[in-house]
Amino acid sequence: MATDTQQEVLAGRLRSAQLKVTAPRIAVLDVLSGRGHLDADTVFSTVIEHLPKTSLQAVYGVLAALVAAGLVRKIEPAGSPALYEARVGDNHHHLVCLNCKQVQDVDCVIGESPCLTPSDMNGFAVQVAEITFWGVCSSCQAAPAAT
Amino acid sequence: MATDTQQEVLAGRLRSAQLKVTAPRIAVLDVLSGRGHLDADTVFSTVIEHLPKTSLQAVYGVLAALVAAGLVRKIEPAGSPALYEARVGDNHHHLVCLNCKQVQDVDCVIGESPCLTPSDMNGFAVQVAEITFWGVCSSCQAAPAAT
DNA sequence: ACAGTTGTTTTGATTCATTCAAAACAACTG
DNA sequence: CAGTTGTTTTGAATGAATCAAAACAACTGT
Repeated sequence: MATDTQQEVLAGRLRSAQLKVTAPRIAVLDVLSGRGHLDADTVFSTVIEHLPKTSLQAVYGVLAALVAAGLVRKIEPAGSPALYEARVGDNHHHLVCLNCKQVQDVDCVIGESPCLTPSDMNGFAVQVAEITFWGVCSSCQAAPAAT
Repeated sequence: MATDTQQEVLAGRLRSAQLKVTAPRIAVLDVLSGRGHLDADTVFSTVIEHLPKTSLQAVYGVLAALVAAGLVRKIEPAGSPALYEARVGDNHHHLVCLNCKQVQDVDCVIGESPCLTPSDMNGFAVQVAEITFWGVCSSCQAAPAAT
């Protein structure tokens, strides 16, 4: 939960993005600023703890607005629901655990814009290179097997 | 549609993978060997042209078996249903059109195993690096806008 | 060639994440 | 403070994929 000051910071971010400042938007931004990579449902359950009247559809709407405004990034790892994160603007990549689906951030790997120049791109105007590393996280290496 | 000789080749591939040779499996392998990146539903509609009794669930089952056997690769670009391709074993990457969702293959970009070493991987045992390039394909650059 | 076993396919229903649409409502403008 | 625009609620619907049980077919050894 954010203090009033923190909420005003978040409100400011919304205003700079030309978005109306509403309680659900502050709440969603707040939740995402804290933790790492959350799906819509997790965001929803966290939001309703403090804002019980919020609907799941509102959360979807807010997330879509925040993503469109560039305040939130949406990633969709194969086999998981879409995940949202507040870290934006640095085009970092992701490490996904094949076992527990946990997601970790990784910074850009090779130089600044790695792998941004495929050898033959057939006239494609490439805009983003998205890199997902699949592996087994340290907890899952330690534990026998997961659910 | 494959000739009898081609079907025998596909059957051999199934046998080498310890999979029973069945008509739906041959048909699915055949469809995927021809075209590029197809979703389950497209595979299904193509298969039933020659094998009308095949069910969609059978196609899902066959695709899962082929993927598990390593004969087919499954990719799940954000915003599209899962796509399947017969090109396996070379860990190539994909170029996805933001507009028409068309997918093209791209060969590995930097050396043989590009981007396989994130700077800080926090104990993660990385197994695959999956790279997806997002951009606009040449047809969509030419045309005004798509559906 | 044939019966048995194992694994596949069919049939039918269900789940999950997400989206759509209309009405009620709230934030910002002047 | 009233008006306009955009947001949220409410309720329903969609698409992709999965589950489960029964019917069936492919390979094994004889």
